[in-house]
Amino acid sequence: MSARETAAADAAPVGRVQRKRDRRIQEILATAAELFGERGYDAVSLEDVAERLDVTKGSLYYYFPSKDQLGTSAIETLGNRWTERLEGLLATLDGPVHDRLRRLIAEHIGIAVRDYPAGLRLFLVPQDWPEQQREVIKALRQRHDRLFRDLIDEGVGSGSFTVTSVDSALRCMHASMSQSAVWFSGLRGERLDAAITELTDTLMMLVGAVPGPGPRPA
Amino acid sequence: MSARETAAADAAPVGRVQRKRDRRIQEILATAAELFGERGYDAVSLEDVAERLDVTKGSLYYYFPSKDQLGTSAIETLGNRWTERLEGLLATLDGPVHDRLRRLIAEHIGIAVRDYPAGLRLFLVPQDWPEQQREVIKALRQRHDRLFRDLIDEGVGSGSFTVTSVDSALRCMHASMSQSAVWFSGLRGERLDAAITELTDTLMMLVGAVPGPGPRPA
Amino acid sequence: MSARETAAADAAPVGRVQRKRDRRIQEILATAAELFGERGYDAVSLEDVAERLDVTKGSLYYYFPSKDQLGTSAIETLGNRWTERLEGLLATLDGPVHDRLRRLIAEHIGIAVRDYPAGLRLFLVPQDWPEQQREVIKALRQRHDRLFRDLIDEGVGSGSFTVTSVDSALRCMHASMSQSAVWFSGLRGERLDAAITELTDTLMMLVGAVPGPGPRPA
Amino acid sequence: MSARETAAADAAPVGRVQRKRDRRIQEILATAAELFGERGYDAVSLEDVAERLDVTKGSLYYYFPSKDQLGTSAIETLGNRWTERLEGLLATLDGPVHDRLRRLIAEHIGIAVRDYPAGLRLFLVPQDWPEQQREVIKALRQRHDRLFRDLIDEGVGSGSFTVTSVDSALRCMHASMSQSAVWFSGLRGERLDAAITELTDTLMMLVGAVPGPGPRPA
DNA sequence: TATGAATGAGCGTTCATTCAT
DNA sequence: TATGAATGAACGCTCATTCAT
Repeated sequence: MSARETAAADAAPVGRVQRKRDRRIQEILATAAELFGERGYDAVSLEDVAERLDVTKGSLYYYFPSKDQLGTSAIETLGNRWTERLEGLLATLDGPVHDRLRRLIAEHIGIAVRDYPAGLRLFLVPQDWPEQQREVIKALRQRHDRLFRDLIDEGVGSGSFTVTSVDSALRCMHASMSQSAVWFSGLRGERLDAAITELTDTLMMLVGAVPGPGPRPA
Repeated sequence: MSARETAAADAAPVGRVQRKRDRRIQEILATAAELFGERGYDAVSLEDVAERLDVTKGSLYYYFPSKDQLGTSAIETLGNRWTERLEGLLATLDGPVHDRLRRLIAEHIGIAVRDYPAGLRLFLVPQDWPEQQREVIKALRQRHDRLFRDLIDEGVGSGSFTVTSVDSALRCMHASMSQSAVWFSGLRGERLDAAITELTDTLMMLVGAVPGPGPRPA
Repeated sequence: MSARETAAADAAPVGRVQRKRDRRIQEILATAAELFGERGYDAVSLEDVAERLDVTKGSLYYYFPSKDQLGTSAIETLGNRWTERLEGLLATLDGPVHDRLRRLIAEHIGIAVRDYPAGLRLFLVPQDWPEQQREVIKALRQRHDRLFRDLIDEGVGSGSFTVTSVDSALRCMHASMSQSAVWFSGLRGERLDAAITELTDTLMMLVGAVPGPGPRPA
Repeated sequence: MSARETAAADAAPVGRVQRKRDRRIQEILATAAELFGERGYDAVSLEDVAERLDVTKGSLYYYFPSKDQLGTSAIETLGNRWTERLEGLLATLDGPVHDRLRRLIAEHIGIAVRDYPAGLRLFLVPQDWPEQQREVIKALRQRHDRLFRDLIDEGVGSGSFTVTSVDSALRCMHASMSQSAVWFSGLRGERLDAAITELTDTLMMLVGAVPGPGPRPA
């Protein structure tokens, strides 16, 4: 290895090998999250995960020390990607807080239904998960929660929103959004878009944005 | 079995025997529902159920042909009792539809948190259940759903409620109520009452009952 | 169950069922001890034990909660029986301490070679065993050790024996006796008897009982 | 491979390469012997060996065709070194056979405890090893055995020693010496020296060297 | 009716071994 | 030479299910 390569390695120690390994890990994680989402943690065996990846069970242990760890990592990865997308969206938005919240909700549901139909139940029933995972999930949820909470706080502060309690509203919002993929799992195209809009409008009511007879903000 | 015994069986005794059997079944069902609710279907073994009943595993098979059947029956029983309580309540109510819906929601949450803290997850993740059970659960939900739907329809019809869509509002309501036992599992007494009231008020917003500055109906 | 039977049960709570279970447990224990002795704890799988018993692996778990527990129990049972036999022998002996020690050693070797060819290595390499078992084995050894130690102490006190140190002598004695089954595993009948006598005589030298030119005590 | 390379290989380079390979093999052997000694053959994985050598598992297969072979070679190397040290010692000794045997025993124990605390169990339980290995170990033991046997034969011939049987005495001696590292594993410094002396004296009794009241030879 | 016993399939995990690079 | 990856058989263990009594 030349001095230059060494320097490069020190700066970014991910060599070709490491990158390949990382890619493989992401593959496994994606597959695992998919399956856990479909059937729940307990109901998925490592055999199942391995089979969908077309490798043998034992191979998974080359990348993860246990099923629990695989589960934790899967949910963590998925949760982070999800939150990052929402954060990215928010960064591009301005305008009335009402509009921004609508976009955030709609985007969240869209991701849930379109991109991570699996992911929902990962968040939904934390009792299913071993202790250690619960912590990870909790942290994930908090980060995720903050995006919505900040907007609602802002809206309430500016008088745009009316709520019984911010916590209550947030909880109901999340409970509903978490179920959305189940509700809409059969829909595609315009039907799905309409369903998402409808659900979004309904959820906006939780912050007092009653759909008036006049034109609603798009 | 002699003719006499048969006759006896046909007359009273069978009734007695049958009643005893039914009672036993109900005991088992209650215990099973309890355990499934506490830990989830997969995490409960028949050994667990048998132990809490102080019988042996094998005995359960005298009453139920499989774990799945036991699970289905447990959820069915629990769901029916639950719905019956709500139906009973509704029968005693009159007054504005707004008030009646509030009472129904509050009662539902109360049952969920206080009486069947278990029951929630039985409803929540139907994918966990084998095909056959899913049907039972679906029917159960529909009957349950109707109570709420009828009230909302009435309110919308009379102009008391405003909704984006009845279906949407119902779904969000149920999603939230289903989670309530998880949210409030740590609360007792007045704290719990307050939490239930708050959640109820929040859910009423889904039908356009924005909490005004004036006194809200109790 | 009649009152009488109940009373009997209270006094000696081992019913027919319990006795049968105990007998089965003893069978399993004997087989397990045999196998562990033959190949060592690690090298024996539960499948092996089950196969020799002509049952399936899972059945063993009806009687023992883990392989470790099975191992511990096996060694404990075997060790106790062994020690009891030696204690029984000692109780019938009198005469010079020299003669009693000879008999004890010879009997110990005889049991090792003839009755528990397996048992030796159970005592020999305690590192093979999980922590918990080590304690059990240690206690077992101490009880066993005492039989020999008391005799040697007596002999040293009365001037019959000469030792560098009682501990040293005991250790060497046990190390040698533990190996005897390996050494003599191929021998039968008179050849075996002769071998045992020879080894016994050699071990007696550890307490200063040098074989003289004259007749040795039988 | 070109003729030139072949030639080169035949001449010096191969020597260098071969020597390097041999050195590597010795490293591996030493590490393996260490680990096998610490935890026992079964409890050590090739992963463990590789890790301590800071190479990958697969690399070991470049030097050894199987774990069994590695085990056999490890024990062989260790046994040879051990015997050579004893042979070396014997070559420097003269004087009474009694003194020479004492030195040999003490040295053997010293090596066992101080230098190869590992080695003991390698010799102790030959049943653990596959057939092929047993042969190697047997040969090793015989060479090793001879050192002691020759001395005892000499002593018996000259009347210095009295034994029931040379074989018996040898066996007991080895059984005890094999266990010494277990017995003394916690000791250091003077305490250890004293323990070795004591054990040596005790073992000398197996050849009739009863510790007298007078000064014993150091 | 109920029990104690047994079964057999499956699970998470380990590990010696193989192999393309 | 050495590595990273993968394999497959085995292991300890769990559990729904069966069955003789």
